[in-house]
Amino acid sequence: MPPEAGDRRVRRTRRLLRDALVSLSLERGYATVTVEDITERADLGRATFYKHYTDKDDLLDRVVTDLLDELQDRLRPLVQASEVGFTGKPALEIFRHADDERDAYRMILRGEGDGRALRQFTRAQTEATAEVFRARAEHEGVTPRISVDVLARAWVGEQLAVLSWWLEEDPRPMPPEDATRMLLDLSLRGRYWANGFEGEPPVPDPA
Amino acid sequence: MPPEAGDRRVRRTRRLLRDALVSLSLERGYATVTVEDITERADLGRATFYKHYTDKDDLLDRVVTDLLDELQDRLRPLVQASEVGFTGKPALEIFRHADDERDAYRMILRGEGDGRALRQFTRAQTEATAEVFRARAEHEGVTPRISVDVLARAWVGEQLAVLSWWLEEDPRPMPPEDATRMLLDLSLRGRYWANGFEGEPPVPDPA
DNA sequence: CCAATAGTGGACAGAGTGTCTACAAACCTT
DNA sequence: AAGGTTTGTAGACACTCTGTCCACTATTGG
Repeated sequence: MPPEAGDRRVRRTRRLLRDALVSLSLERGYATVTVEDITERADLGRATFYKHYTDKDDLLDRVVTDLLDELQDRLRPLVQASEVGFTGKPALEIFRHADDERDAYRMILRGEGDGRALRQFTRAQTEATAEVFRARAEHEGVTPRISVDVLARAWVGEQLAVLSWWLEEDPRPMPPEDATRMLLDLSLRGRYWANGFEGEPPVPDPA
Repeated sequence: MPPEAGDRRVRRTRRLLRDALVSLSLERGYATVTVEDITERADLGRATFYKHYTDKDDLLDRVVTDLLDELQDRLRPLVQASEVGFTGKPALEIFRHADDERDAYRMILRGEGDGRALRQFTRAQTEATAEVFRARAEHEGVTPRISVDVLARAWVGEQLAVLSWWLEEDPRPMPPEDATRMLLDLSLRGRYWANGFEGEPPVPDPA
């Protein structure tokens, strides 16, 4: 019987435990953080932890799930519109969300928790992206030259690589708008252009 | 005083411990694997483990370091040549290496070990890639439109996303040559083209 | 062959886990 | 503002895993 979330104490306790896990994971690495470390930083009794979560992994899972829910809420209205063109609005919203929840994103993107959190995040974004690609292809009557699932994976991989660079750099190298613009130009037009070359890229045959 | 590697027993023991860690991590996740699990699967005494490695993390680190050394040896001759054009030969060699060391790559790319292994791998590849990009730009007299470090990060992120898809898919969806060709076309020409659109991509202003 | 080195099983203290209990404190309702 | 309900707390418990040490055996390379 996990405590009710309406209670002020419950909200406070969960927030404290969440923040303690995130900050400690960034400082020392998730694996070396003990439940007692978490409750000590949160200034709570160790027994309290177990009233809310079964273990450390459970807490991490809920941090990620909550973050993903929040992100989906912010993305929902934009995704509808972007099925028409390559607006970049969803990408920008991810950068803004990451800016608001910097430490949680850093913890996840670093792969803390044996990559479970990162896989959960990547899977959700990849599935949503593939859906957008599919809808756009049908709407515009074009046929993707590469499997939409692979396209989505590659795009999410590229996006998260740049996002993680942007979050770990200190100080923040540029506002989210600029980071997104850079990423989109690179991604849409390709590496050949971004490296400074012009004209048609070569057709590599690496065999 | 770690044992000498020339001894046949030492080689055998290390190989067994390495394989046990990799297979167990894939089955149950790195965090839940104990040193005793490892030695049991390797059919060795637990004390033997500590004669070779200080702890589980140490073993993981050495697995990654050895793999990276092996990869660098295979990449060295190709990288010189590819400073001239976008040949894709280094990318292909990575896919071939991953094909040979499938399980180790899967363990690393999943982020086992709180992402330490993956970060180590990513950092090495990103630095090497940035160097190639820089050399190519100078050799060809072009100026990259985007910071070479960001370019390298994005490219490695894209590459590892596709590689991880290719390794986790069962059965293997295509030979390494085809996977590399697909990845290179996508990466060099960009997402707009890969999604089936033609002509100039839009210039997104996501502000 | 044999000196040196690697592997073994068992014992050890210490740290962390997850559970439980009985009690104190804070909450929401009315 | 009182009161029944829920949450937070400290401490104790058995358990697992860690990392170290020892004396002993087995294998190796020279």
